[in-house]
Amino acid sequence: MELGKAEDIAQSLRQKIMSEEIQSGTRLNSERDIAEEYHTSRMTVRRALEILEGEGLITRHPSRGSFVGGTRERILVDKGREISNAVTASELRLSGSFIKDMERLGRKPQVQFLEQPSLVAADTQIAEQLKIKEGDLVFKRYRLQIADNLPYRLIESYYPSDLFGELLTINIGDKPLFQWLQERHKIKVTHAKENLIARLATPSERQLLKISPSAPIVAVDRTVQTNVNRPVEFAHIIAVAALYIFTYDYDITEWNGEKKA
Amino acid sequence: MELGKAEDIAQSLRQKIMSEEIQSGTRLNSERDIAEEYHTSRMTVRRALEILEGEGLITRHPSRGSFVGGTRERILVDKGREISNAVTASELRLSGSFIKDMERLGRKPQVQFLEQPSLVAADTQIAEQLKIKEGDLVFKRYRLQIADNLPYRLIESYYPSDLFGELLTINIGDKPLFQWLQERHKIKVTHAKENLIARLATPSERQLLKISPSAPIVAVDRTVQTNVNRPVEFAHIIAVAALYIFTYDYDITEWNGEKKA
DNA sequence: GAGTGGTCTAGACCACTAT
DNA sequence: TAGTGGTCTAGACCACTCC
Repeated sequence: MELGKAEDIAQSLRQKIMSEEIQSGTRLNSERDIAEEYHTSRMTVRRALEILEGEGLITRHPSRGSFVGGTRERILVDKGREISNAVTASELRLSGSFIKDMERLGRKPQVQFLEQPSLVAADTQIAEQLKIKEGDLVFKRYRLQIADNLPYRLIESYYPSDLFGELLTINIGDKPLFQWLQERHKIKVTHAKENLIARLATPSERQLLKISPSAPIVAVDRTVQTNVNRPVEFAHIIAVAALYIFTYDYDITEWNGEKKA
Repeated sequence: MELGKAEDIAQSLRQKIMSEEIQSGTRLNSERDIAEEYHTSRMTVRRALEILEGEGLITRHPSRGSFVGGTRERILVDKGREISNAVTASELRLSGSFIKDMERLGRKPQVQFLEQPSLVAADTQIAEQLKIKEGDLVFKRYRLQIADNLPYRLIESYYPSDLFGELLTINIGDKPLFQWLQERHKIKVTHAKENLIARLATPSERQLLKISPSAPIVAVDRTVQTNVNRPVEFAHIIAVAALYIFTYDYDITEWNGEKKA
């Protein structure tokens, strides 16, 4: 018992899943049954299942059971250049296209506004990112994106009010936000910068995304730049890690990491 | 008790940590003491501490205790363009510069080869990524990168043997691998593609990286392309999520996600 | 109403660290 | 040797789903 009982059970189940002895979509035996099968207590089995869930091999649902396979495929989110032959949801960089992308993937998308979009005063971080003064008004959207009744991610986004304030009163439908920006203000988005970290979710994130305490999330801070050298969006995104693959394609212009300090 | 006792305790401790009532670096009371303090069982306290650990607010050490604050700062890993005013470890895209970058950050770097570098037969995935035939020989390196005695990441990397095979017998020191490639074979690396997912670690990963079962990792698959339209590296990287921030900067050339199917 | 996962309890033994 | 976190046990109650 090198690694502990929970680990042993996880390994045993992992092998059965990998070898497709237990097929994808199948329900596992109940925690109580597995405990009996392995002559151990239920808490230990739960530990094993938590491990497999964290690895993305199984999904667990209260009152229903544990099932082999992720709830669904991870979504590809690509950045920068084209990516050819993959099912691609290029939506992370394209405000407003979550719905379209999900429909293209055959899912039932849904967007839930957790707050009424409104004008709020910029705090220190938002002011710094949007290059405005603290306290300046910004247009805020706070929403939850869902597909097939499964929460995918939380997006808290801020936009300069002089450019976007009128969105309080007009409705652009599902037209991409930045397409509207160009048509309305002749400003083009040119590039984006993202900082990405992975961690476990906080309680409020867990609650909104309906994930278990041991499920990791990916937190992305994004700023979007324009051809007039002015940021037009700062967004804080919390994505359910198990549902995403992030794809990046970037140029290498130098191999020498040295920089002037 | 809306969210459960463990959540309540985590919230209580979280607040004390955030408000600096408990200062960074301080040891928390023992799990048994906290259990008594909150009139609960030790398992519930452990659940609370697991939550805080996953969020990166505390660190736990067997036989020693739980301490406020992450082990160290997250490292910035940037991609693509320059990023100006940040402490930047641009090393992920630069084979061979982990040591230099860590030294620049004032850390004590160390690289541990888990296997002797060798020529192995390419499996299906490697062959596909490097655009060679299955069974062709590839140069394999499998190593663990450590800083200040703390494992940072595992790298399993493969290179075409016709270009890199001679590295079995010669030693290029700490010269970046791709700089050597250009000098030796006049081949320049031009861009890289990365797929990134976050999940919990598998047992073997946990063991090598010395992290707890609930600690998330970031798995990156990377292929490096060259000016002769030929991939020269395929790497599978497992990074301890708590130690990294990934930074990407990319152009937006279109806002329309539509593509020909 | 039977069965499920989510949570909690009050113990226990272990390997390891610090003194 | 006393104290720590890591692991495990054998129960328990709850809210919920499915039949």
